[in-house]
Amino acid sequence: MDPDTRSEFVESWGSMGVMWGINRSMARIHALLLATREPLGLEEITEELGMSRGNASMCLKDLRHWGVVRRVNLTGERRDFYIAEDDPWSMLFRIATQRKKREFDPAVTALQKVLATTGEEDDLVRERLEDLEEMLRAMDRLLQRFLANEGASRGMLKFLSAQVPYRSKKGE
Amino acid sequence: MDPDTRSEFVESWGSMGVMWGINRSMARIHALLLATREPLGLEEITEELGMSRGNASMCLKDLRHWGVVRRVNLTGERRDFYIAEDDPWSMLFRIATQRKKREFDPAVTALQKVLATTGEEDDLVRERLEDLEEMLRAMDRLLQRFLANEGASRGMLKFLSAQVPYRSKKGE
DNA sequence: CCGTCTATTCAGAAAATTCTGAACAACCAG
DNA sequence: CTGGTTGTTCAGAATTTTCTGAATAGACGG
Repeated sequence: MDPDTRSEFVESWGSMGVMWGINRSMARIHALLLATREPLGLEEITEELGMSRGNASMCLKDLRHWGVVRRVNLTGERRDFYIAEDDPWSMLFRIATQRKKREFDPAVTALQKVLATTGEEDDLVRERLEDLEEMLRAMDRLLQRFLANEGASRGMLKFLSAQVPYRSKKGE
Repeated sequence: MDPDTRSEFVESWGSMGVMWGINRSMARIHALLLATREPLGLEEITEELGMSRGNASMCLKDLRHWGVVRRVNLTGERRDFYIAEDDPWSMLFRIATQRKKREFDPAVTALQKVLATTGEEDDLVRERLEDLEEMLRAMDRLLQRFLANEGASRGMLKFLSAQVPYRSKKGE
């Protein structure tokens, strides 16, 4: 892959990272590893992306924690090297699972707690909050099912995507 | 609803807002409107939440743009008043639709562009990127279907949530 | 033990995001 | 037109997030 194309990919993946709740530096490192066959050391990464050793080190720690990057030892090399996990599906599941636990579940719990301590005096407001809770509960169940069985979910997604030829993304 | 409970809800909804890509002030205003039967004016909102008129005005503008808050005119009142849309499902669809368009679609396009300009020289990397693109395309189709027919999707979510009694959120 | 090489940490710097409040605009009544 | 009321905007302040680089720690060979 030529350097310009690679760096274009690195930057666009960096922007998308935000959508996954991953910051720009982390996503750029991830992209670089995805686009590189050989394991890379800290040195190569900082040089290629123009970031500090400290930042790269912390990002790699987080990326490993998310389970999307792996540290490998090269024989004859004292340094650590890193490669991207190459199954994007498993990456998606890991990230979705962790974000659900960290962000979604606590919010549902908070809403349920509020409902538990809310009286019956205001029907309109109570109904609104109950509808909200019902929706979050539905999403929760969907996520649970989806995340509980990676193989099945993967198949379902592939099936859906295969059904109709891919068209431009105007379907809103 | 008593003031403490309400403010607890306002704050927890504020935290959750981040997950939807909505900032804290916006989510707090939204929560306050959700938890209030009567339409509120700018004045009441700024006073209750302790924020500036300017910020509240901008947040309300954005909330209306997201389609989750509506401006109403009260007879005999010169000021503008605001109420929350009370269908959370439609709120979910509006937000999901807009975020897909704003964040997801451009990233997919960028990846496709990179693939289009990438040669065949590196099989491993090319295959990684193709897998990634396949996954994003699958998600794209799923989102298109889900967002294309609000009624059907709503029914599906409700069905899933009704199937099994709700248990604690430990299913990871 | 020392010197070298590398990874990690974290206080403070830099950057990005969010918020404020004063200025302005729009409207209305008198 | 004037004075009063309310909504909006936006430059800069405040806050939050991210990044840097120097300090530190660990590991290894000699």
